[in-house]
Amino acid sequence: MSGPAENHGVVTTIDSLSNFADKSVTVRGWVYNKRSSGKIQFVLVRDGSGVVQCVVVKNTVGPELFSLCDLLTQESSLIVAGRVHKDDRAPGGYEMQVEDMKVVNVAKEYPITPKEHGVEFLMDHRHLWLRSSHQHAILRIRHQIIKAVREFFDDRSFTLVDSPILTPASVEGTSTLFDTDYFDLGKAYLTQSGQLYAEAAAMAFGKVYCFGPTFRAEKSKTRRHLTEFWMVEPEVAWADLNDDMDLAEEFIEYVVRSVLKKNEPELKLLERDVAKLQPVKRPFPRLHYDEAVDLLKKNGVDFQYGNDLGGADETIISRQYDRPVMVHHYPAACKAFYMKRDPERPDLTLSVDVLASEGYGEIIGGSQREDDYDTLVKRLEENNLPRPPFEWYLDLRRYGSVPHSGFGLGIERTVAWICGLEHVRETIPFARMIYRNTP
RNA sequence: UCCUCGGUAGCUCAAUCGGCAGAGCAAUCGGCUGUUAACCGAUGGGUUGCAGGUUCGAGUCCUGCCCGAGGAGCCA
Repeated sequence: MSGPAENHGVVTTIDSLSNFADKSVTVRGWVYNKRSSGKIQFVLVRDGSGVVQCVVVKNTVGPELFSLCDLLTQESSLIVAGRVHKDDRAPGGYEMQVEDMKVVNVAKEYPITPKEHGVEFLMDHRHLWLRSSHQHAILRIRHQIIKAVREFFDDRSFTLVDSPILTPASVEGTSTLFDTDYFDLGKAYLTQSGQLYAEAAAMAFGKVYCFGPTFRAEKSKTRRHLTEFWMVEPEVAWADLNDDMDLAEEFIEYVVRSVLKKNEPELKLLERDVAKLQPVKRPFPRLHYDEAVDLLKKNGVDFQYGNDLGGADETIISRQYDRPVMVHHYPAACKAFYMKRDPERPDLTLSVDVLASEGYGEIIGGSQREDDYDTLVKRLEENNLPRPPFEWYLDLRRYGSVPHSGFGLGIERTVAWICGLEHVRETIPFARMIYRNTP
C-alpha cells in the first residue's frame, strides 16, 4: 500500500511506538473513535496491535489535511504519519502528532457504537464485533491458551496425531450427532471426540494428543454449550488414572501460568481478578465421588448417590477451593462404555472430571480406558452399540493391549474461565449454537 | 424438548388505569486548540416481531405463531 509513509520514517505497528519516541513513523489502521474541537482533532486509531491517539492541529497541518479528518467516520481505514510523542494525557502514554494522512476507505455508518448493545445484536454483527477491545483481548488470550496447550505437549514428547472429523459412527453412542451424506457409503457423522483414534495413535507413538473441532447436535441451550467447539485430547500408553490426574493438573497449571505471564494487558482490560488465578498451582484437590457426595450433602443438597453431578452441584464443589478440583471415580452408570471400572468397586469408573474454580464447572473429562478385550466387548453389548464400527477399536485390545489413559479439555470453557466470562459464545471467533449458525 | 423472561427509531431503553409514539447514543448540520464512551445547539428518523380478536380507541387486554435471552436435561 502506498501512502504518506515514504516521507515519514518506517511503517510500524502501534504496540511498538514506544521505540520511536520523537521520531516520525507511519501507522496503518482504522478509526476507533474521534473527538474534535474547532481547531484540533483527536483520532483514535487501532491497527490490531493496539490503539493510539493521533492529534491533528489545524495550525500545524494546514486547512486541507485538517478538513480531511472531517471525512473520518468510525472504522474508516487510513494511513497516518506523524511524530511519536510521549504524553501522559494520551491513552496508552504515547500519541502521534499527525504530519500526513491518507484516507483509504470512508466507512459507512458503523453499526457498533461506543455505547451499549444487546447480545443478539452483537452476535449478529460478530464479524465486526471482533474489532472491539474486549473481543480482541479475549481472542488474544484464546490464542495464547492454544499456543500454551501445544507447547506443553510438544515439550513433553507428545506427538500430534489428529483424528478425523468425518466418522462412520458415534464415539460414545449416546450423543446426538450431525450427519451428512457420504457418497455410496451412507451417512457420515461429524465427530464428537477424537479419543478412540487417539487411543490407536497412543499404541503407535506412546504419548499423543489430537486437537481439533468437535460437534454435538444436542439441543443444549446454556452459557456453557456450543454445537461446534475445540477440544484437545491427550492419550498416554501405560498411564493409569493417577498418572492421568498428574498430567491434567500439570497441564492446567502450565496453561494458566502462561496466560498470566503473557496476557497481563488483556486480563487487565477484561478486568479479570487475577488474584483468583494466582493460586492455580499443583497439587489440585482430589475428591473421590463418595467424598463429593458427602460434601454436597453437608451443604444441604438432596443428592441421590449414583447420579451424575449437575451444574449446580459442580458449582458448590468448586466454590470450596481456590483452584480447580478433580473429582474421580464417577459411577459407571453416568459414564461412557470405554472407561475402565475400578477393580475393587465395579460400580465405579476410573474416571476424572476437572472442575474449574469460581463455579465455572467441568473443563476436563478423562479416564483410564478399558484395555481388556472381553470386558470391552461386554460393555459394547451393554450399551447396545453395533459391533462392526468398533472392530478396529477392539483390535487395539487384540494386539498388544496395555493400560492407557487420557482426557479431553474444552478450549472454550477454559477461555471463559481464564477470562472470567459469563458465556462461552465470546470465546470462539464465530460461535455455532443451537439457534445461530451465522455469520 | 420443558420452564421463566423478553421483542417499541440504526442501537440501548421509557411510555402511569387502555387515551397525541418519547429520551440518550448514532446519523446530518453548526460551534469549540487537549479531548478521554468529550461537550453545547439544531435537524431528520416509527408497519411498536407477525396474524387475528375485544374496544369509541390497543405498544398496553385476549388467542395463535415467529424470533431471542436465561435456566433444566445432556455434555467439554
